[in-house]
Parts: sequence; C-alpha cells; structure tokens
Amino acid sequence: MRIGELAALVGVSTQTVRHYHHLGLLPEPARLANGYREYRLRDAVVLARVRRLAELGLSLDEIRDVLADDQGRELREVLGELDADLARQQDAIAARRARLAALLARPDLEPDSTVSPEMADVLRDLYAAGSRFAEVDRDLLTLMDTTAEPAARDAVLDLMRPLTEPAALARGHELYARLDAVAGASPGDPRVTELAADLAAHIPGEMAAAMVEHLPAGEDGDQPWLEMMGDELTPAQTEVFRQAVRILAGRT
Amino acid sequence: MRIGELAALVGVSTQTVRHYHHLGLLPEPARLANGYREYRLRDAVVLARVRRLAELGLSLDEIRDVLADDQGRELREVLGELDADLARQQDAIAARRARLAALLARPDLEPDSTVSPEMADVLRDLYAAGSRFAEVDRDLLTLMDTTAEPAARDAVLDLMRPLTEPAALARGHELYARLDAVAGASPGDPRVTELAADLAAHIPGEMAAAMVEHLPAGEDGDQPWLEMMGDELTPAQTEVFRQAVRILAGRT
DNA sequence: GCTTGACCTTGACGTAGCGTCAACGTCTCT
DNA sequence: AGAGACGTTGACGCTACGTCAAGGTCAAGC
Repeated sequence: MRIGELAALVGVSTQTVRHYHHLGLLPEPARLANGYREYRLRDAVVLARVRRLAELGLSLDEIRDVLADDQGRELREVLGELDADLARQQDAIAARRARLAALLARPDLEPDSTVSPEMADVLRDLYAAGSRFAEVDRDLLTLMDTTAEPAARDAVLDLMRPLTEPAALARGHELYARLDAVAGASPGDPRVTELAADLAAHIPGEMAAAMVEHLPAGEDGDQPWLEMMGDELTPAQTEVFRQAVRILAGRT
Repeated sequence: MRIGELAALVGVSTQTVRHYHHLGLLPEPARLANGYREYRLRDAVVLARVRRLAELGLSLDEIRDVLADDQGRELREVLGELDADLARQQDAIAARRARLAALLARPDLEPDSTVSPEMADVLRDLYAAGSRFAEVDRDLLTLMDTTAEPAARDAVLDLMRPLTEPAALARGHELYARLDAVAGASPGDPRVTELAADLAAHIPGEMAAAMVEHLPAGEDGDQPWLEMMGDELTPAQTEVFRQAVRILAGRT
C-alpha cells in the first residue's frame, strides 16, 4: 500500500500522513526500491487510532503522549482535562453570544456601540452629534469604558446619570456649542471665564468631588489629563477646563 | 505618550500595538527625535475600538474591513455571521462533550475504545485477549469502524451480533486458539483444511453473503484483503482463510 | 564619567496542523 | 514517446501575536 492509498483508506491527505511521520506519530514504513513508502495494514490501524484521538480534539502532542504509555491511565486524564476545557469554551461562547445578541438588538449599531451596554445608552442620550467637542468627549468616555476597572466604570456611570435628564441635556448641548464657539478665541477672551463658571456649575456635586480627587491639579494648574488631550483642544478650550477645575476644587 | 504607556492604558502588550501598526489597523504616529513613537489620545481611542471588536471575536482582517466602511452596515453583517459561527461551534462542542462523557464512563478506557460505542461493546465481548490472532482481527474491526461509511459500519455490527452470544463466543475463542496453533504449520497441514471448514461453519449465513460480495476472490483465490494483511498472517493461516472463503462462496 | 535598569528600535523566528507550491523522479497507459 | 497520475524532499503560508537578539536612549545613583 502506498501513501495515497493509505491516506484515502483512512480519509486524510498524504500531507497529513507525512506530517505525522515528521512528528513521530506514525513510524516511517519500509521503502521500495524507488523510494516510495510501502505501508502495511498495521500502519493504517495506527493512523486510524491517531485520527480518532485527533477528532476528539486532542493535540498531536497529547496523542503522542497517550499512545506512548500503553496504559489507559493518561488517556483518561487527558480526556478529563479536555472535557473541562470544552466546558470553559462553552461558557465563553455563551457569554459572547449574549453580548452579540444585545449588540444586534441595537438599532444604532456602530463600532463604538460595542462598549458596555450601560455606557452605550449614556452615549446615545448625551451626544446627539453636531458638536466637534462632543465627539472628543464621547471618545474619552468610550476609552474609559474599555480601559477602566468595572467598579470605577460603574461609579462614573452613576455620576453621569443626572446629566442625561432632559433639562441637563439641553444645557449640556448648549455648553458644547459654546466650547465649539470659543475654539478660535484667545485664552484671555472674556467668554472663557464665563464658560468655565457655567461648566463648573453644570457638574453635579459628587462628580466634582470625584473629578478633583482623580484628576489632581499640579501647582500651576498643569493637569496631565489636559496635556494628554493634546491637539484635541485649542488653547482657549484648555483654559476653560483649567479654570473650571479650579472652581470645582474650591467648591469641595 | 509612548508605546508602553499606550499599551498599559488599553491593556495590551507593546508587541500587539506594533503588530496592529504592521497590519495597518492603527496608524503609525509621529516619531520623536530619538525615533520613539509618540502617541496621542486619538490613538488610544482607536486602539480601544480595535480591542473591543477583537474581544468580540472578530479577526483582525474583519476589524480592518469594519472600521474601513464607516457605516454600521458591515459591522452588523459580520457580527451576524460571527454569531452563526459561534452557534455552530456550540453544537460541535456539545457533540464532542457527549462523546467524551460516554468514553469517560467506560471502565476499560484505552485508545481503541474511541471507536463508535457499539463497536466498542462488540470488541469488549469478542476479544478477551490472549490470542495473537484475536488482536489482528480486532485491529481490522477498529480500522473498519473508523474508515467505513456509518451505514456499512452499522450493517457489519448487526451481522456480528450473533457472534457475541455466549456459545458462539466460546467457539470463537477456540477457533482463535487453533489459528494461533496452526501458525507455524505448513499450508498443507491437515489441520488447515479442518480449521477452514470449522471457521466457515462458524460464520452466520448473511455474514457469509456479505463477505463474499465485498471480498470477491480472484481466479486462483488471490484476495486483495488477504494480501493487505501481509506479514500479519503466516502461510498456513493465509491458506485457512483462502479455503474458508472458498467454502463460503460455495454456500451462498 | 560610568554603570544600572527601564524603556525604546527593527528584524527574525516560533506557535498548530497541516495546505500549497516548487522542482523533480517514477510508473502506467496509449 | 508523451501524457497524466502518482511519489519524493523542502520550503513557505496561515492567526495573532510571544519571544529572543542586538542594539540605542534616557534618568538616576555612584
């Protein structure tokens, strides 16, 4: 029997057979004068054994180990581990399908919808497009949602909830518009101070406390998170936030 | 922000970030004078987006496609396919776990137990070790079980069932012993003819018909399956089978 | 000034289980 | 004698990175 016949008999490709030779799973048979491998029935039996184990899901390394110790002991162990592993996979897949179902149920599906469901709702309520600044804010929140610890994330979500009420929402959109409007102004523009005050007034008390705690200002109001926003903010907008945080820090 | 900070912020390794650059998933940021990559918040936002999609199970290629068309249309499609794929995986895993559970329930677990459950039962009943020849026969059956079509396999199993009854079983073991005993004899030994007759008599009628049909003998009794068994059989044993098949062919 | 250690750079190789050429030899059929 | 179906070894490709290797950069401590 040559390699093609053997492969066809057991239902694998010739490459598979050669691969198993390479890994030492199947002994190399005798060669004919022309160099062709000459297989016997025993080889087919061994190959079929390997395939059955492989189809159960064992790795080829595991199969070699199992076939090496001719007791069934190791096989039972390996199959037990495999079953446990499959159980874990089932759980993981079920969880992912649950998330997928939740996502597919959303009418406004887009890549940023793949944050946590709660955050997705807040985003939808808060940022009804239109403002360049709202997009930046939205980016920050999605980033926080994916990187922060679940506990911290939930805390932020709780603090944000008051801002999604209709009145606060309208006020928020007005503030975004004013942030857009002040973009090209100089940091000394009178609108900057005014906007900082309104912005600070719009932030609920507990949220202000949290912000001041988690975003400690340097001596001269130099805040790392403001620096990180880098080219997203114009100088005037940066100044608005600097002043707003200073007001919030005094309030707590 | 340098690559390490970015990676830590989003929760991936620096290699992952570079890998995404290589694939074009994440644009290469500006470089500092020393050649270091300098990231901005936007990069973190994009990276987080990629990660969220990757954790849903999308391939990196799919993610690139999804982020390329900025409508949510393709995303919905891809997620739908992904869900269908996961459903298939769930079924496959459930089936494999069922097989594993059946296997782990067997007290006599060994690699050859991983044939179909019915065949495993037949093997346990028929081949209570001891005979070199029984092992060969057993190998043949396991091979057939893994390579044959399910229908053919079930047919063979049905035909074999009469052989597992206690009386037939005892007779079978005796025949195996005699096949072992005749191993070193010459093909002309009187025991050969006698054993061939007893062996043919032991095969139930329908099974004989099936064998003759599926193992057509050549003009001079040269059977390919006998040839395939090659070095497993001694000349005398080969002769036993040749004669037995001739008897069965005459009987049908 | 020198070392140490933590970071960064590019490039190449390894993972699992084969599939898929490439470049070539062998056998059978017509 | 040519075609077509087989066989041989060897090397590269696939996913999503991990893991060296061989260096360059930078801040801190001696």
